[in-house]
Amino acid sequence: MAERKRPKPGETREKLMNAALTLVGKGRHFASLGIREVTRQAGVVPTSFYRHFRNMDDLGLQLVDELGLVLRRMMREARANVLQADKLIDESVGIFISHARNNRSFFMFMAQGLAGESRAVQEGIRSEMRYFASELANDLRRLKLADHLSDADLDMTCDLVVRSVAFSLTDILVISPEDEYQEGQVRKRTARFLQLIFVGAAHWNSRPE
Amino acid sequence: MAERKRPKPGETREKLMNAALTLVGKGRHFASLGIREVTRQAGVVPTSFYRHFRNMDDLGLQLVDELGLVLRRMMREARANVLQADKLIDESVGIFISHARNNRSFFMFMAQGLAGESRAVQEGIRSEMRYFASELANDLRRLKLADHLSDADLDMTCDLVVRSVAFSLTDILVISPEDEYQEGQVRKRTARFLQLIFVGAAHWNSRPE
DNA sequence: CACATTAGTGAACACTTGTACACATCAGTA
DNA sequence: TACTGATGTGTACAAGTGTTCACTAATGTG
Repeated sequence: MAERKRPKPGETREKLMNAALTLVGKGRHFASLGIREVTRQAGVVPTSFYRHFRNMDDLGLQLVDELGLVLRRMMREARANVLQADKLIDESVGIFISHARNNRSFFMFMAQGLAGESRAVQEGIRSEMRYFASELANDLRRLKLADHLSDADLDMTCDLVVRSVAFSLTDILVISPEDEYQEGQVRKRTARFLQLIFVGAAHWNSRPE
Repeated sequence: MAERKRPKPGETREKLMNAALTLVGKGRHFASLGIREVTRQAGVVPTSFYRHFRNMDDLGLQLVDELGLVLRRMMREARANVLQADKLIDESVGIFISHARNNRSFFMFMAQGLAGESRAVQEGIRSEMRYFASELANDLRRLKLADHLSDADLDMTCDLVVRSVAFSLTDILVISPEDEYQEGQVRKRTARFLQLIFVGAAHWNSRPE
């Protein structure tokens, strides 16, 4: 009687992960979420939590995995849409920001996790960033856009690029999602950061200290 | 009888702030700390908390203020010790990293707060960073090290520098404090990031697209 | 000295929390 | 068809939570 008709498998699991994301999206910090709170938000009884996760850290880890998918999707879109090399930066930043807007909670979770409580989540996110940076380096190599740089220097450059963009998250996520003016400002500033870095990269070997 | 001899004023306040920092230093996230937990760590009865702080956010805000002092002290030391322009980056990064080592909990709090739960703390830390960046810009102007850059471009450059260094916090704070090798790696990488940025700044106007 | 203020204490409150247990339902398989 | 494992539910409990209250001792000021 109190039993509703059986949901498809994994549905509750997803509900729980979405619930955690929703709470994060509302401004809560992941580290301060409790099991009961999440299950409440998911509309599920507390005990169900343990059917899918050991504890909150475990849930966090699985969120990192999903975050990886989101990032890969973004990368794919960027590769498909960034055609002319001269618009590379602006387009990429645009795609990043629109993804951050459309997956606000996910990116909030990412920003939080970088200095979060769970070492494992922290490492997971850092690892995603490393992967992202190495893919970026590959793309630039393929496009012959950085032929004068050694592999190590190109890696470093891409690392710095990814970090700068990631830091912009803290800019985007504090402004309200509707504030298009501020969003434009962040977009412009981020793009200029990247331009500055690439100018540096372009002259790197000619003045390597 | 249960009353110990009266401590000097503000002592408990300090004990509470230190207790929070200690817990953060042990790996806890500030957002997950509770009033009782902090008072317990401070060796003080829970009610005492309210004599000094409204709630945990309030304590966080006051920690930001202290963080500001730490940063200013660091800045002063950097200004006093960085003599030759050619060693500017390496020396500054060194000073930063040694401060991060000696005030680990403080800098952990800073890294956490950037994407923390309290909007006010977040804004406080961002404001400290802006101040830091503007002071850096002033120093560079004074040293005539960036004469070819417009004020806005110099500000942007310093902003990027400060962000990059701040991001390095997440590198330093995950490695154990005794691991000197890894610390050296972070130091080297951070320094190269800054070099790359300054090379970019040096060639900025000559290729501003 | 008298007195208001400040900064500490302990007891009590109504909730919330994580977790354990026993039980119910469904899906797939032998 | 009967069994089994996975996934859901409800109840229960001990421990921990934020906050209020009334009380006490030391401090600074008139």
